Amino acid sequence: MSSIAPTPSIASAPVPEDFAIPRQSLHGQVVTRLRDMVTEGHLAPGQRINEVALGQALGVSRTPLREALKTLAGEGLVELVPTRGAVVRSFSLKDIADSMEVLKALEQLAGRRACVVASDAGIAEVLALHEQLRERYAAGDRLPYFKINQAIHTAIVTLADNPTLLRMHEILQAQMKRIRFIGHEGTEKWAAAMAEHEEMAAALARRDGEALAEVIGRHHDLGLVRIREAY
Amino acid sequence: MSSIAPTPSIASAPVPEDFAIPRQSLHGQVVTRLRDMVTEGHLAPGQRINEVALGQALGVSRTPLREALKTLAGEGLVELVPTRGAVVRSFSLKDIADSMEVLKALEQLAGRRACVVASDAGIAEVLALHEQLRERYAAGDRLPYFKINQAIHTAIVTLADNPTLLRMHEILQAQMKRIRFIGHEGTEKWAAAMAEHEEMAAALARRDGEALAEVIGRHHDLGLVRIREAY
DNA sequence: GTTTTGTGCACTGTATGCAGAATATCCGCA
DNA sequence: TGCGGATATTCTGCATACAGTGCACAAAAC
Repeated sequence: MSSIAPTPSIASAPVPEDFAIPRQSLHGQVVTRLRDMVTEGHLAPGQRINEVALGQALGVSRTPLREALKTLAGEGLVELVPTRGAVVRSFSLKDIADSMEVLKALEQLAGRRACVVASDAGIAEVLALHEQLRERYAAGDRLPYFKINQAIHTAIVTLADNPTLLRMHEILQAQMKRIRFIGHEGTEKWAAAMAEHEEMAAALARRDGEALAEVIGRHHDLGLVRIREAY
Repeated sequence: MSSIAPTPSIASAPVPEDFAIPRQSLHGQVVTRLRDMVTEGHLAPGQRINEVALGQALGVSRTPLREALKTLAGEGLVELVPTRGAVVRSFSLKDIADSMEVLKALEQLAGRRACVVASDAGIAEVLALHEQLRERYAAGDRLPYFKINQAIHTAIVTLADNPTLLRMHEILQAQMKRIRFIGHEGTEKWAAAMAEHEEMAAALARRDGEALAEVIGRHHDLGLVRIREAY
């Protein structure tokens, strides 16, 4: 939502890079760390979170940890049970389907908007990412493919130049990330997914919003099917 | 997301009403209270929040207050500036347009889904609300109209039976509520808005998802125009 | 043997204390 | 009178302390 403080360059000459030393609050660091721990499965769904223990593990007192848990609860990664603390959220199949449906709608909106408002340079960046994706696919590197895949989807949403949309997309993608980590292995549907990405890249390149939205929709529908199988 | 604990009736005879005394955590109470204070304008946009002062005003120590602020930041109602605390978020016209665009997409999705999955009883409830809306409109009661209006939109999203969708809608609606509180007064467009609600009710009654989505889209577009004028 | 009641422990929720950063104040000086 | 810098104050961020709740285990009663 809010970018880093604008840092009005003291010297008149514009600063080439952002040299601000990243003084992120402890709270913020804990949030990102915990989010990773959840999405990467280091915290099992349904597991109760012991604040003292986890705090010690992170080398942090309970206060910033608790604040971080409130943030994660807002993102739907943990649930807050009164007088019983935080529990890692476990997603039912319906939860997943529901989130996917929203994710799909948001990305379709993003795709349409991106085709209208994106700069040529911005589109070029996404196409460059797509090129990397193709290479990873050819090489059969699943994990890098997975990461670039996510990056492309995020990049498209970023092109839409709508911070609210981006934020909601981030939240949902974080929820789904945990699931896809399970569901993305060994399936012949990989080829189909890659083909859809080709279509997406082509549609974006010619700024065909409707076509892009259509492919994105199909892509997510397939993704859901794949998850259903893995469940 | 999670409902109240089911309270398995201790006595074998089913308890007629829910007698559970509402022991919401202080944190939760502060969240709702603060949210109201923001949306009702008791906290001005851009205003820095003094934790001790606000804590005293609410009769609460800093700890639960700070936790509540983290939650509200996640909902985009306040912004957290490192080492400077929380400031009430101020929305630019673009922010509003962006959020409205997402809100529109979400409600259109909800409308389509509602026409498929909603029960007849659920639809009847929305139509009953619509009846109240019509009465308030006829009587010229703007504030009640405004509240029922919001309730109807929420109800339609609820019909879609998608908690994720509902949650995101809630967040965006809370953001917009603050704005509409300003923008909803004295305009001849009221009649047009009411007419659109008539269309919405009709489309929902006959479960015509596409028509419903179309009207909802128009409705929000008009809403944005109205806000633009008031700005 | 089963159910109930009591007690202890573990953990969350809230308040308070302390250190460091940011801002405001004041004084000297041009 | 205006400006710059040192100092004082205020406020956030984090840690810790305390109180209350829920749960588990055990003992007792039926």
